[in-house]
Amino acid sequence: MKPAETENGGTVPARRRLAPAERTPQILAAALEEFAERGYAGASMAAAAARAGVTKGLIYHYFPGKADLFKAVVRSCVQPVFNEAERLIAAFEGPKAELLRGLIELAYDRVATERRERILFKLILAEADRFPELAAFYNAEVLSRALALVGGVLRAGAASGEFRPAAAEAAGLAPVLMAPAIMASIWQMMLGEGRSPNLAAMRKAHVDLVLQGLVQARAPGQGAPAA
Amino acid sequence: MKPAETENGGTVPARRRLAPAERTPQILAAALEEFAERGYAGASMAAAAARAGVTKGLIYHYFPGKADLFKAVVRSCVQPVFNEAERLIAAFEGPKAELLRGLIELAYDRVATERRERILFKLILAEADRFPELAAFYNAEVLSRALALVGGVLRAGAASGEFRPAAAEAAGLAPVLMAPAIMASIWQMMLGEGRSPNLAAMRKAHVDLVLQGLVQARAPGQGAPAA
Amino acid sequence: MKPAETENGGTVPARRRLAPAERTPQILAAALEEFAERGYAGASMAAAAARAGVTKGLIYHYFPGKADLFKAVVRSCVQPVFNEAERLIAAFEGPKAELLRGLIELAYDRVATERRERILFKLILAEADRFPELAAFYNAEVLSRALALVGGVLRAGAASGEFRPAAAEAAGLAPVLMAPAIMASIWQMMLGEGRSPNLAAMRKAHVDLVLQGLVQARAPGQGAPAA
Amino acid sequence: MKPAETENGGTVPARRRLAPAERTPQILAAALEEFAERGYAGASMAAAAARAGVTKGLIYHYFPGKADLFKAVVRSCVQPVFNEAERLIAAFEGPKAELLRGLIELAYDRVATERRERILFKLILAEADRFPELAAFYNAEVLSRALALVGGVLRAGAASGEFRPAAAEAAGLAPVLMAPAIMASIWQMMLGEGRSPNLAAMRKAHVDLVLQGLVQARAPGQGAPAA
DNA sequence: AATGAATGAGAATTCATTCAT
DNA sequence: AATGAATGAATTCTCATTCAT
Repeated sequence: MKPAETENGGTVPARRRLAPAERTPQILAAALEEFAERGYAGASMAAAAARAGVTKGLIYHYFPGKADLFKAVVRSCVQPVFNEAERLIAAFEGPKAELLRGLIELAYDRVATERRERILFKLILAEADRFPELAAFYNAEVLSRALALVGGVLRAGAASGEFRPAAAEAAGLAPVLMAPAIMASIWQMMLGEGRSPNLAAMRKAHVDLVLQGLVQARAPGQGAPAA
Repeated sequence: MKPAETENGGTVPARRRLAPAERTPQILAAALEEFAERGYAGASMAAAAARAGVTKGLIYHYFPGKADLFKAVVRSCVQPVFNEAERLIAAFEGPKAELLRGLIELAYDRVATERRERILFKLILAEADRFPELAAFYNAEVLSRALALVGGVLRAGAASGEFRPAAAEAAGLAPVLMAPAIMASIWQMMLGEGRSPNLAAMRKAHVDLVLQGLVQARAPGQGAPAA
Repeated sequence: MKPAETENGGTVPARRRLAPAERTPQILAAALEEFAERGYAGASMAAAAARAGVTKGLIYHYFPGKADLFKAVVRSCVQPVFNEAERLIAAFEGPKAELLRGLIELAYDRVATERRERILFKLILAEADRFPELAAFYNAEVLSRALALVGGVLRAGAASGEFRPAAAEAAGLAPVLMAPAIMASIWQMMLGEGRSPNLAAMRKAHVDLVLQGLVQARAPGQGAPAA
Repeated sequence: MKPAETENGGTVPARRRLAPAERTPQILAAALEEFAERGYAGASMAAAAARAGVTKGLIYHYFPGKADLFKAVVRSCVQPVFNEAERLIAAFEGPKAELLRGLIELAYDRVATERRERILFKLILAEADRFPELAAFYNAEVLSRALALVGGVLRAGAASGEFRPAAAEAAGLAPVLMAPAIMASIWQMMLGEGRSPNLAAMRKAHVDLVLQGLVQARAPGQGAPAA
């Protein structure tokens, strides 16, 4: 029953001793799956342990309790994602409109592919009441950073004359620009890929609207470039 | 043994026997509060009963189980909300741009005031996996109707030459237009009024962006009206 | 498996619905046994439930938790015992020396017969740190009352000239008089009947010592009455 | 991986390798604290280890298990105490009444100062059921020796004519004489210093009672010596 | 219609103990 | 000698659900 031979003759991996540096991400990944599927209250420590291929006891060896595990999961998931995004943006050079379009398209692409992030966002939203620290964390580490980035692009574009001057003033513009991509993600989660508003169509319309609405009409006919 | 005559001769108010037509909404309202505060898995039937001032047993007298109660709560809550919005829109006459602006502003106003709807949305989102019917229901009763309305306005505006022709074609435009108002609502839930992106600023920037991006530039100087 | 027929053809009592007035003492009695045998920390709610022939859940229906159950057990056990003792003493008439002897002998007799009280005392002692309220309760409801009674007898005896005047003054005399009987009880618990100091011998020596030490030597040769 | 060289070149003190002769008392002392505070069942090996500044694993290196650790603790604590007491008594010379008074006062003094012994006694009492060997140990190593000592003094006093002849016969007298001091200790534990019967008063009354009750009335008026 | 006694299947968490390192 | 990763069983407590009253 322990390292026991299974029917296929294979050997069960047999709970090996592992360095914490290996075990920790293993547990975090398993816990993410569990939380994502069942929500915080619905998730069970036993199930998370089983997913990780360890026992409940070991989870408590690594994390003081369910709440801490949850926070650790969120942190471990959000941070690298965002760091990456920030790096990409910092490296960009070229016209601001192009950058803005690039950002929007990047957001939609992530939504289309990264199931993890969608789920995480849902979790944070759903549990924000019970974990105010989580909401604060999201605000500081995700939303504020994103708004700052977009806001910076807007101001830069306004300063260079590319965007209408209003772009720089409107404090509310950055969240308005980001919102459709996030909503696209949420609808995908709620309704599934088939039933939610079409991702590609939204992306195209979004880029189109934004560039039309922001870019200074220097000369007539300067349309928005196709996506 | 409990109700009836106490020693002092007074009558204990005691949970009155009530007609189902009175009891049901009482229970549903209490259950909404409970689900909203704790989520589906976190909610307890006993707590919902206590909020309603009845006992667990009675809830099972009215609803077969927790899942059914949840569905009933959601259904009972969504319907009236949308009917109202639809009526307002149908009655509108005037330029399409004005109508569109009115719709956007209406959405933001609802967000600012209607706690119920925010909660509902969060619940459906969080539990969509476990209650696919609920998501479908939301899609049919809320999202699709909203998209159809906005889409209609867009097509009408394009047909009348008020909006750029692209407005009519882009299937993705309607959701893009609605998204910021919904996200504003979500942020409010997650972060609280103080920390989330400013509602009024978003509304103004949103209207501004949309009108700038959509309205056909017939003559120079036709800017977006202030909110 | 529910009201199921056992092999002997008998019917398992099948958990009947009982009035709280019947169930409560049932549970308290079972819990007393469990706590007595295992101590507070060692006792298990499941075991207590099993002893009572009910499920864990029901215990939580009646008591909020382990600590509350424990307190309820102690309270339910100590109160009636002491009331009884107090009544007996109040009714006594005759020479104080006789009363004192009677009290001492009563104490030893209780020790010999009342397993409950021994256990209770041990429990309170062992858990006094964790349940200060329990210690306070013991102090108020048991020790103080007992000391007051004995002290009253001593003062009365001193006033009537039966006892040496010192008897009335010494605040410490009452506890000294009571202590041997209590210790006899404790030793019985710890060591079992066979190995602990002989109860009858202690009783005799105790009475002898006390009467010799207290009674005013009116005339030479007035020895202590035999036990 | 942990001890050795840190970046600053300093050496982390790190749990030194210690000779068993040094480690053992360290662990025993820590375990005593833990058992004293939490009782046997409530005590945790991990906590005991932490108190000793070592890890669980090491405790199992020194003791086979929790029960053995407990016994070792008790033994290590009781033995020296008692040896000391025995030595003191053996060295005494003078009138038996004086010796008896000295013993009684010694007992009360210990009670006032030695927290350890009180706790130990409580532990043995509380766990006697689960560790019959412990009770046997207490009986052999503590109670019997104490009774023998006191009994010896009583017989010697009776033989010399100092005490009433009954003192030598009564097998129950020795425990009766010891009991109040022990109870004083117990009450102190249960109720705290402030609320329990006054120690000094008990001591005085105890000595007074015993000497009055035991010492042969050679001539009328021979009162008890003051404490 | 309404109560609340009773159940049973988990839930999180703790902990003595083992053992690879 | 010493650590701490890992286990597994037990423990307290919760809760949806049933049903006698």
